[in-house]
Amino acid sequence: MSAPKILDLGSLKQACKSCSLHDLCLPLGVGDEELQMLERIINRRRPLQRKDHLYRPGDRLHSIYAVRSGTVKTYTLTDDGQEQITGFHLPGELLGLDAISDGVHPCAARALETTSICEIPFDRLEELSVRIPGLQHQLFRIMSREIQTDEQFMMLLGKKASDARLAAFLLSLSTRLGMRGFSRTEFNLTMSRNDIANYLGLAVETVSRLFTRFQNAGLIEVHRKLITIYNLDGLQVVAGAQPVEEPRCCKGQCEGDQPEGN
Amino acid sequence: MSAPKILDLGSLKQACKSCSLHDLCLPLGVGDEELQMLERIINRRRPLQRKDHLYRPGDRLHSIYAVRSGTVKTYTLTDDGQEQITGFHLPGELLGLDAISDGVHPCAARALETTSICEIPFDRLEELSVRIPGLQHQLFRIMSREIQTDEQFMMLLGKKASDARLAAFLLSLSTRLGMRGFSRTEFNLTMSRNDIANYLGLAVETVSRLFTRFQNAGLIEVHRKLITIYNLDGLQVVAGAQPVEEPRCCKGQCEGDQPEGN
DNA sequence: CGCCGCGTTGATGATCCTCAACCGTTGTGG
DNA sequence: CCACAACGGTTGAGGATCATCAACGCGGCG
Repeated sequence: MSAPKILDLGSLKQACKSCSLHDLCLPLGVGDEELQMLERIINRRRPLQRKDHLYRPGDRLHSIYAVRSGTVKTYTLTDDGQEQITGFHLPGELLGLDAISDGVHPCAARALETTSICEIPFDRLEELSVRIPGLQHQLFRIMSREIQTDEQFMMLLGKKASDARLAAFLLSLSTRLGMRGFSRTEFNLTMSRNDIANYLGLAVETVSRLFTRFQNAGLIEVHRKLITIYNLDGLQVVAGAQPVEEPRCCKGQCEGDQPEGN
Repeated sequence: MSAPKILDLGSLKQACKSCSLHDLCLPLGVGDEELQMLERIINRRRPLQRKDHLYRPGDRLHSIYAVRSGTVKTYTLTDDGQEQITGFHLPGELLGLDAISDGVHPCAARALETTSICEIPFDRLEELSVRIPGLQHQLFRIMSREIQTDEQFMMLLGKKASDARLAAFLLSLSTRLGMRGFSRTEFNLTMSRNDIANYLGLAVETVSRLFTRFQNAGLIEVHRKLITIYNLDGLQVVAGAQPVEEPRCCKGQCEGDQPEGN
């Protein structure tokens, strides 16, 4: 790679403590001096540009990664070469945990926008977590959390209708962004409609229609990539609903029955 | 519980080494004397009867569990009280890893048949894995594996049609049973059709129809709970197929167009 | 300026869910 | 021992949701 000296080393050594993902990344539950040990094994990488790969399926696991800023999507390729997105990763979230079992990345990871990343060599992380029980515990917790959210997502795909999926997706973004200080009600969709549809197991057209339906129902407003949420509770209702149950917010309301039309 | 002395303590102390799940459970990658340390913290529980709960959502995490024999299903309750099955756990597989992050079980676990279980107190397991790096590594691997299979399952629910889901489900059972010495081609479905449908995000009727379709196509034979797989490769093809693509094995073949009828 | 990618909208159709009836098995009580 | 009910599973008919195909609008970029 032999990157030109784009980053000055001073900023590279900036402490994890001051990192915006301070409370979501690993350090939680780790003491001060231990935090320093952790910092010493963490490398800052040159920022990824949009569409750059962080790793590809089949790459050997060297490190796990934490998103500092930007967005990364992870995806697998199906038997016939189609892409299936397995997750979008926002600042403060870890990537690559699924590679530990085989020592090889089963997914690809790709930046959706300019993205900066912390790299944590896994072998050194393992050594360290033997010496710092709090760190080990934290790693268990993080992996457990991922299993848990995956299970929730299985429920989404298995039981919920299209509108509930999209609503839940927006709420998930809202919550995760809100947790680290961004606005919960106004943010950019860094991924394409195609990516959203792929992730939620829907067709692009369906996602598009749902956005307009949500907008007509007054739940949100969409301007290209910019989402403004007007009614978080309303979205919750849509997200919670089971398929074909009680009438959903935007079933009777915006199915096209409104006299005032478009 | 003060269980009556149904089990003699001798058999309780039977070593993990001789356990049928020897290579799938924790011990892999752990030395002999370390295996003994592990055995000392593991408790054998009285067998669960069908429909007994191992834990319920909201229960505090005391232990994680390994299935020794039998089957356990884990499920969550949706907002409106419906059950969503998150997994079926066969001998040699671990349960409860999703509870580590919050210290509380987000799922319920329930026996589908008479089932014997090993109980591993989690706090002691954590202590031990600080002292036995190989154990820590193994735990990371097991959790990583679960994340990985969850991701695969997301793809199943998001991208695959009903027949591919069921085929993949049967293949998963076949592989997992085969890995520990059971027949890959003939086994009992310990779960009800309802459970299968729930798990795969389908209606019971659909599952039922698919079984007969698979059977008419000569892929399998079904007699109530007993499944016999005649054509593993054929199932692979069905499982790999994307929805609405090239004609699937049992689309033209058994859609009812066969002159010879049933 | 024109092309291209992305997103939106409309029409059509297939998959799969729902509702309903039926059948075989299991278990219970007379 | 049989009758009956309860349950799980199967099969059929109809319909809703959502995918597909197609066309169009819009913004960005060469």
